[in-house]
Amino acid sequence: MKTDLNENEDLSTQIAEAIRDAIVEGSLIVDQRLPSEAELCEKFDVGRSTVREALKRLAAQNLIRTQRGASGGAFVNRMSFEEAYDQQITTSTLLLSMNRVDFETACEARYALERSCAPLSAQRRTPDQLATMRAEIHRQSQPGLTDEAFCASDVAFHRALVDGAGNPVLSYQLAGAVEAMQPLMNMITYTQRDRDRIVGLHTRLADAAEAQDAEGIEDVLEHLMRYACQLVRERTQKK
Amino acid sequence: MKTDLNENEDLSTQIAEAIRDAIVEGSLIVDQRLPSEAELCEKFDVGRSTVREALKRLAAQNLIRTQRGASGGAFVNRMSFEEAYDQQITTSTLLLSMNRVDFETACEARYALERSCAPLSAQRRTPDQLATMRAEIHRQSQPGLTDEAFCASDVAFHRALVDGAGNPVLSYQLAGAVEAMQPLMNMITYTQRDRDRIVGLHTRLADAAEAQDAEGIEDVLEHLMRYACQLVRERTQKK
DNA sequence: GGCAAGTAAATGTCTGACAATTGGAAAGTG
DNA sequence: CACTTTCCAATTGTCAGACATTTACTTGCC
Repeated sequence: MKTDLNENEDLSTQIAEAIRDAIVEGSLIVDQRLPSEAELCEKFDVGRSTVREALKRLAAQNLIRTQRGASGGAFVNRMSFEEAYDQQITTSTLLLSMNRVDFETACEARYALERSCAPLSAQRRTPDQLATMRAEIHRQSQPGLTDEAFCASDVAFHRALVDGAGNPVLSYQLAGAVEAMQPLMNMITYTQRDRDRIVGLHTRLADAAEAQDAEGIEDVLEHLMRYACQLVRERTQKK
Repeated sequence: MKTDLNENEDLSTQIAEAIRDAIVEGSLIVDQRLPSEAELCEKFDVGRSTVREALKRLAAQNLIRTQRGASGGAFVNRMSFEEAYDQQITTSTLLLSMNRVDFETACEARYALERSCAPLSAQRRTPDQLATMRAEIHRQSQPGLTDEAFCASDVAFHRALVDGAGNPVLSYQLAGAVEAMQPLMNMITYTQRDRDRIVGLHTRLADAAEAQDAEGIEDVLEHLMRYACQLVRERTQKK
């Protein structure tokens, strides 16, 4: 680990980078204990608060975790899919909302990405995942559902489709993308007619998945994307 | 912004979460100045070091940036594609390397994702992007190239293909996925024969993109994935 | 052997101090 | 008035020391 700091960046930034590099590069391995704060102070020749700020930076990125007490300290954290997933959602959500990404661009990206799981999902989807899809369709058809609940069910439905690919890496990437677009989708107000149409498309999706028809899945996904874009275009023109 | 802290988590964690929620939820908008550290101390009724650790956590996630001096302070940061991209690469890379994700799973996910840009790239790729692809192919054919340089060129090539879709959101997601798998790909030692084969497939990819042949792109991508998996299978069996 | 108290190590938090940076106000100058 | 220089105040960056809290381990007693 590099211990010489000279640039004009913050000390805590430089220290955090040095430790992060050591983790990424592999010289600090999972569950290994970092030197104690006092030792790091000596090693980098800085005060304790500076070291602590560096460690908090790393903790915020899920790179380390800390334990108090004797034989406590900072440990290299095994990045879990759950943690990575949460991080990606926060990042992607802010990226979209802060950069005025227009709905069509986001929608296009989302469905392009989701489409990538079609062949695998058609091949591998389990009865369990099919059941989840059917259950969400049923929920979406219930009258009196709030728009928010409808969108949440929509996400759950698509997530089941994505998980059908049976590839955790793909699920992680896609679920992040789908979830991040949720705030954008939430802006839409769905009429009963819109919902009926969407439920119909979802049913066709589930049917295609059940029949292991990859092309059918891709086909319906494209319809869904076009319909969502059309809805937004209509609504924004009215205003 | 919530200012009451009672749970048994770290104070700095709770404060960071409160501020993060305010940003995500939109009650703190881009470029808005947060209260000064002293004001935050009063608001949350904690010491300055605690507030600073919370702010460092947020800075590590690119949620805020800080400026020194009069009229300085912490400001809500506009998440840039560049920052989000770097973050995703670090996260995904560690996720893969720390969880013993086997090569085939990662490879399958990567090519499934990349495939999603095929129709758009076929339609929209610019002459510029085609030129980049050809240039990288040329570089890959040069003798005496290190494995590392070969892989780097491989990434640049695929990135040009992805950017061809002309959708920044898609580029962000896909480029992150492609780059994160790079360390796994780097473990392979490529023989001259391997390289010739890959260069051949890349040439077919560029040809298909030039001819705006989406199915051709998807077809070659699948070949590439199978070839990479086969290579890894061979190499690991030998050992 | 088992339980209780004590101890040491480590992180979490607070306080006060000073350094460094920066924008703007005040003062001086032509 | 316009311009420059000087000074000041606000703010973050860093340090040192103290105490609180948590936790594993040791020690001593029964």
